[in-house]
Amino acid sequence: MKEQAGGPRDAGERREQMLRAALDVIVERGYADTRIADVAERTGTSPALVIYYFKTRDQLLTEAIRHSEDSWYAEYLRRLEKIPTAVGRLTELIGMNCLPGTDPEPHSYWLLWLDLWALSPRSPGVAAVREKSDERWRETIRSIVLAGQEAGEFAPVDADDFTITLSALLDGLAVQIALDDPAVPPQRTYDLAMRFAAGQLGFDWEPAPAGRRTRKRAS
Amino acid sequence: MKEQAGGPRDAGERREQMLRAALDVIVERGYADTRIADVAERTGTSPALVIYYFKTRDQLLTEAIRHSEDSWYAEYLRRLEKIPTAVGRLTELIGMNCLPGTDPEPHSYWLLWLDLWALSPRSPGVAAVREKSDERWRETIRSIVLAGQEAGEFAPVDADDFTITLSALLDGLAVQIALDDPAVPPQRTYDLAMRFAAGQLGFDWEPAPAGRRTRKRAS
Amino acid sequence: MKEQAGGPRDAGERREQMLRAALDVIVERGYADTRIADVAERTGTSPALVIYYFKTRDQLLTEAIRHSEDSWYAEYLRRLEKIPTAVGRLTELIGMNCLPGTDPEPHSYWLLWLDLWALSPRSPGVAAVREKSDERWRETIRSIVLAGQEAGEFAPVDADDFTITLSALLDGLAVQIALDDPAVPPQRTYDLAMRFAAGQLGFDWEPAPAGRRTRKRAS
Amino acid sequence: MKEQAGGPRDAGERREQMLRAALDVIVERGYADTRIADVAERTGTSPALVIYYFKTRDQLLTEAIRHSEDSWYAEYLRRLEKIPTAVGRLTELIGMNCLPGTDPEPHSYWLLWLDLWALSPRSPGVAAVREKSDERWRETIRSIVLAGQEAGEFAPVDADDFTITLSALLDGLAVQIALDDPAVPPQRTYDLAMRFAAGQLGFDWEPAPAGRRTRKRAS
DNA sequence: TATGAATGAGAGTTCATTCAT
DNA sequence: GATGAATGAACTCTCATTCAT
Repeated sequence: MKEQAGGPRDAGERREQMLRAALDVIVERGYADTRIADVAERTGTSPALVIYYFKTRDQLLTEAIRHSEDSWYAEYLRRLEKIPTAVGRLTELIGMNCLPGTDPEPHSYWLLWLDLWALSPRSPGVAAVREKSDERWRETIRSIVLAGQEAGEFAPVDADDFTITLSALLDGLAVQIALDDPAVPPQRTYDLAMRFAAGQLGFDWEPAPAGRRTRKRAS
Repeated sequence: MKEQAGGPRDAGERREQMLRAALDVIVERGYADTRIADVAERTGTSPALVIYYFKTRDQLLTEAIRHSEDSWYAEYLRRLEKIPTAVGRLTELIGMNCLPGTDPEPHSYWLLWLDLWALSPRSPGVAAVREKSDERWRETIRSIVLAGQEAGEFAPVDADDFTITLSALLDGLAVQIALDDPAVPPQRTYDLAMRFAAGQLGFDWEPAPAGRRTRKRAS
Repeated sequence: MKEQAGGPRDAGERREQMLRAALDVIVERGYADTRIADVAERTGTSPALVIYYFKTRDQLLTEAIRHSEDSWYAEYLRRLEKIPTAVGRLTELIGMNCLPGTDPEPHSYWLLWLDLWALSPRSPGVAAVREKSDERWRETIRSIVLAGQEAGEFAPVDADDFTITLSALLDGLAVQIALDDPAVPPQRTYDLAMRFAAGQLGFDWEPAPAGRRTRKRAS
Repeated sequence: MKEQAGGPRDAGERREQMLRAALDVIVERGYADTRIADVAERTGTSPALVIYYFKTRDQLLTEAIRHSEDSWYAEYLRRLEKIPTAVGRLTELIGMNCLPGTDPEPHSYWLLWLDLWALSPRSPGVAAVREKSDERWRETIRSIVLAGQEAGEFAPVDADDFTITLSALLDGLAVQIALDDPAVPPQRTYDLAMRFAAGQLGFDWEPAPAGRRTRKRAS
């Protein structure tokens, strides 16, 4: 009847709450410097309880990363499915990766990925998440390309080559986004990725004039 | 008078030796798991001596990274300056980034970069190294492009756009190289980067037929 | 009305079940490493319930030990009372201590005693169990001796001295049994104890020829 | 020049000091309840230093036990070698095991052994110490017996049987000594062991009259 | 009776760093 | 310059026990 101040008494909620807290801390302090005590503090509980739910620090953090990836990808699909044209879907995809306006923001999202990459070589669990996610991404791009080609929106380039190239390009631009490189602001990454895609696939695209650039426009 | 077997008596040498050792450990175990004791062990000395030379762990590791970057870039320039054409230089640059045959190997080199990226947001020292190095890279590419355009080897595309796009693409492909992604082997990253460059700058390039691909051939 | 599959509904049974489980764990992992969670797991319940029944870990374990001692001694008496001669009873007593074929096996039983001894100096509860049990034992032996002397089966040695010596000897041999000392296998402990008893009390006894040694034979 | 208050600066001494401290704590609180912090406190240092010398708690404790056994056995030999007759040596051996007057006292010594026995089944390190020590003991007894038989001091009983029986008897009596069993005080254990030995080996021995019993007499 | 959730109080280790020599 | 000894400050994880339901 009454909701106690202490937080959720429900196991599922508690887990979620902890996963989210863990993710926030990872983004803020980096994986290596994320302590169980941080997560406990943010959820208003004790380190022992965190361990009670996740057994080890590694499991907690790996699961947090997996959880984040999965929910982001779900959000991703939700947006794409409303868009009828392949050009629109590809534009949205690039926009989500580069421009502010998604939750979590690309900046935070990619910050997490920097950790993911750095962790992968030594953590099989993390590596698995990355591999799966990477594959999922590429498949998403490839299917947009194939659909666009079928619909006559795109030129008949090699879909695999394009896919790998575009996703590598987005990864590379993501580094600049995550690190706030002043030489390559988000809008620029968006424009360059779009120019590349438009050039390769042969669809029309013009950068929005400065001062008018918003996310809405992009889609 | 007598040269002891144990190692360098010269302070500069000692530092170098430690920096190299630190770098090896970082590549093997990752920055976060690199301990002063590891470096001491590899140099056959004591942790106390390592601290004596570098004052703190962070300074040691940051300096190691800086040192690595600098010497790699120097090796880089050494190779480029022998090559007369812009096409040749760009090809060499891409080759060094993607294909085996350099010391250190791109695989190791990029593994270090993954750590660098992940560290940058929270370590000003590391961030500075990265920023400087990134800028240096872009300047290198841009100057090749401008020289090539002047010499008529390259089409008159926007040099800045091309530079940022190519370096992002190389960064993105580097992730696959560092993580040994089976879907994107080194040769493939090289081919895709070359195809992109050739396409944009309008020079001729054909992927070497399978079985004949070597680093020498590439240049 | 309906008997659930999960376990006993009766409080007494639950306690018994837990005591037995606790005992098994003590024998397997040793007293110090026996956790409430182990006992809970083996009884298919929760640690909280175990505490509910026994209040503290110490009480549970002490009671388990006492329970084991009591039921073993009961089994002991049950066997002895069927045996008419003092020689027979003493032989059975030594056999039960040394040779396989009782439940629990001497090996396990003595393993528990090693813990009991080690615990006694610091745990009054355990010490009490041990003291009582020790006394009970000696009384048992002494009464066999006295009966045997009265019946003319045994020589008129000092019953107290013999009792203490034999029970010490059995304890010492028990260490070898519990620890599986290859130099002193169970049959050997039995033979030595029997030889000692026969020698002191002056009754006839010959070790069974090798290959024919069984528990039944022994008595 | 000046000896600091903090304790030994010498590595070997520190180790010894810690081993002795560890042993004291084991005897006082039992192996299971001996914490690194206890040893650190008694040596006036920090837990970290204890780990610095012994790597793990288990290594510290196992080594402490081994160290104790070895030095006790050495003291043992030192005493025996001065005694010309086999009877004298056997008497001394039994005396050392049963009667006060040795350092450490039998009471403490056997307390340690209770832990050793209880630990053996689950700790290979401890088991090894016990096995070696047990063997050493038996060998000692056996050689006394053989020498005594050769010299005509002892009856020609089976040396192996006697050895195993006597050492088991001493172990069993040791339990009473360690646990301060009021029914079996040290002098009684001594008398019973001596009576057994004298009876089996056929040498003269009479218990000292009460009130005159001292260790000196015994030898 | 039964339990899942929660926690406090450690325990053992690790490790960068200091310091006397 | 070089090092072994020493430590403080964390950090992860364990576990008996409590409590609300």
